[in-house]
Amino acid sequence: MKFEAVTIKDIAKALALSTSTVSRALRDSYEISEETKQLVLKYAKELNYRPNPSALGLKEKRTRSIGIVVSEIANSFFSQAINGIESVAHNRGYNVIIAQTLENYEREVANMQFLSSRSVDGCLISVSTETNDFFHINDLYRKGFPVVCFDRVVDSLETHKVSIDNFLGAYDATTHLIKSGYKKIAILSSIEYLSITKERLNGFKKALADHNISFNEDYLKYCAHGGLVYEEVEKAIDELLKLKVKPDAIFTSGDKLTTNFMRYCKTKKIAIPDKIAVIGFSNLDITELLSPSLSVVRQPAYEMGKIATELLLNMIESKRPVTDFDHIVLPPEIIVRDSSLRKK
Amino acid sequence: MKFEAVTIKDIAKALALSTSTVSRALRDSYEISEETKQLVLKYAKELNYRPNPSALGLKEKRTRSIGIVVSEIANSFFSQAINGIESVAHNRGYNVIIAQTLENYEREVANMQFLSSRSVDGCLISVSTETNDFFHINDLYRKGFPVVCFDRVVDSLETHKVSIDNFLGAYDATTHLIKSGYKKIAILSSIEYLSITKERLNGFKKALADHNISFNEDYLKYCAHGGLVYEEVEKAIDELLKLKVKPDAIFTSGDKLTTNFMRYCKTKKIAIPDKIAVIGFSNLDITELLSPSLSVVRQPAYEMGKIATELLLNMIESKRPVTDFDHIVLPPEIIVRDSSLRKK
DNA sequence: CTGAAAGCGCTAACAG
DNA sequence: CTGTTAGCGCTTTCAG
Repeated sequence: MKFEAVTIKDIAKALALSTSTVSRALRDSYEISEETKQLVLKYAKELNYRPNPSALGLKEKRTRSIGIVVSEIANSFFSQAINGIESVAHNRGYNVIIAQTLENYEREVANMQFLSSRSVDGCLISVSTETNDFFHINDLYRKGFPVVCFDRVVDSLETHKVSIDNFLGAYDATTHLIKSGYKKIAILSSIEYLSITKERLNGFKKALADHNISFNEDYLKYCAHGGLVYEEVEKAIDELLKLKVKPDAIFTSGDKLTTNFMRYCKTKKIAIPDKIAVIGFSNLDITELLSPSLSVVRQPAYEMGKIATELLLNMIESKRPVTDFDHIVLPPEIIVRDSSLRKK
Repeated sequence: MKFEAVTIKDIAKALALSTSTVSRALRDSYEISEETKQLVLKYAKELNYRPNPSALGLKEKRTRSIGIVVSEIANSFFSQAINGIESVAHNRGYNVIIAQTLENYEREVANMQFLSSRSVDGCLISVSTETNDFFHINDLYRKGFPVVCFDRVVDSLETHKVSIDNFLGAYDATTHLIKSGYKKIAILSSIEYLSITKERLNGFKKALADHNISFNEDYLKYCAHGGLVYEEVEKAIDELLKLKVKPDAIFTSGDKLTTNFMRYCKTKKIAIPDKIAVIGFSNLDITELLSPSLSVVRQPAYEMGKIATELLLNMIESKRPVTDFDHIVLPPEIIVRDSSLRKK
């Protein structure tokens, strides 16, 4: 099928003007008479003229679009963040292209390659769990391709970053469990080398230490795919519950880890919080409707998306190379519900 | 910031060839010697050359990207559908641009305008609840812009459509409630003129009729924003529960209607299914974890996305105008859980 | 105030 | 087998 849209040429021909005059009239240039301007503007509006983005992109060496690389949009945290990103981007005249990695390293590299090769003017990224080599990002970035990290931040990258205080979120969540009377607290983590995994683990450990509870290595479980795959969560919890001294509470340090933990308990009929209490990271907006209602650490996802986009667009539109980088750290929110009730 | 990517010209200069030779070598043209081809290919790979999409788009009058217009990606049905769409699109070398309407008519029109003005080669759309004038779609479509409808299908549009059997889904869900012993069954609907609203309402009515239950107009409530706004659901249920003869069960005919109904009952401490039983449309993958576990009508979202994309790409790539249109209707899946348990 | 012409990166006649 | 050239739609000097 072919779809012929209106071009400047069409307008020029119809109005017996040159294309350059039309172009100038459309961008309200001072060199064009008011009369001609009105004529062109009116006609363009009638035909519903829109400049061809490909032509503009070719000419201006920019596409006025930005890319987002996330693990999966079906994750509530990311879909909320994307809403924030879109709101800012559209306000500033940018289009948004979303790419998913599904936690797969090769897909992430391919997506970045594709996006950077002039499809977009810059990129927001939350790296996949599989990613522990950041060459594909660093390399592009060094060559001048603007990148802003959010959520899962890459330490080795010198650019703007937006994240939450993962240490604090984990610290507060763990402290809450301790204050509710739990002492044998396990932690279910995403993959080991991810920055947020480490930060959350450190917050967890610090909370234990501050309350004179020693950290038990057996109570720490990693999931390579960040809980995206149910089986990895199942295996981890199975192991925890086979221990001689079983944990009486757990802190799940990621969205999918949390929901899959809930699924596990439902399937195996494990009572929460009687058998095991839980608080975990989650941005689902129906956690209060779960059985039992779920205590969560919630991230300001929409806000993060907005801020990250502001930073990215500023970088893209900056005349000179940016050398001063922000690392914005937002506070998480702890919402206590039934799943981490005071121990009887 | 500027990001200079490799062009054909760079390769040509470095290898002392003409740009056309390089171009041909890259596309493996038969007119180029094996030797030159290898040389070019090797060098291009080294520099990680990628053709400039803007230039290609300008030249070929196609962008190799497609648009998706949905109400919101944070809706599990849509994020699953988008996954299906992306899987097919990427396989066939297309990029995907997502636009959200947030159930707003103006945003839908603006999005379609933007996408059609040469940003994308075609578009998948599930119309917003506010949309009851389809001129913006019909007009573009008549001008040769390929559009495929999915989920919320536009009857007046002569093109490919992919939906589920909404009548059947509602019929089966309602029948299930009846067979569980409920007789005073209400229905919570999205906005009135939406095709899926009508189909689901018809299925609902037919199920009642087939079991000799008369349809009670008081038991039918519409929500203008499809349940996106909690307050509209709250108002509707408030009214239902103020009736002299209160319903003992309800069929919620949309994703957000279902979850917001659950939220209502949780907030007002209304026991499900004792006080009121419920089955509703939902594609959330944690409905089994809700309290009580939720009976749902589930749509094959991923599948729908895939099929719709196949149809769209076929249309885009078709040499001659497409005149024969498919309306693919997929079966919904009914999953019975505790929220619609047999009445005691 | 307006027009002609060049060029962004790429492909495809058309020439050699 | 390879190079030259024109043109996709647009902006922007440079000339009038």
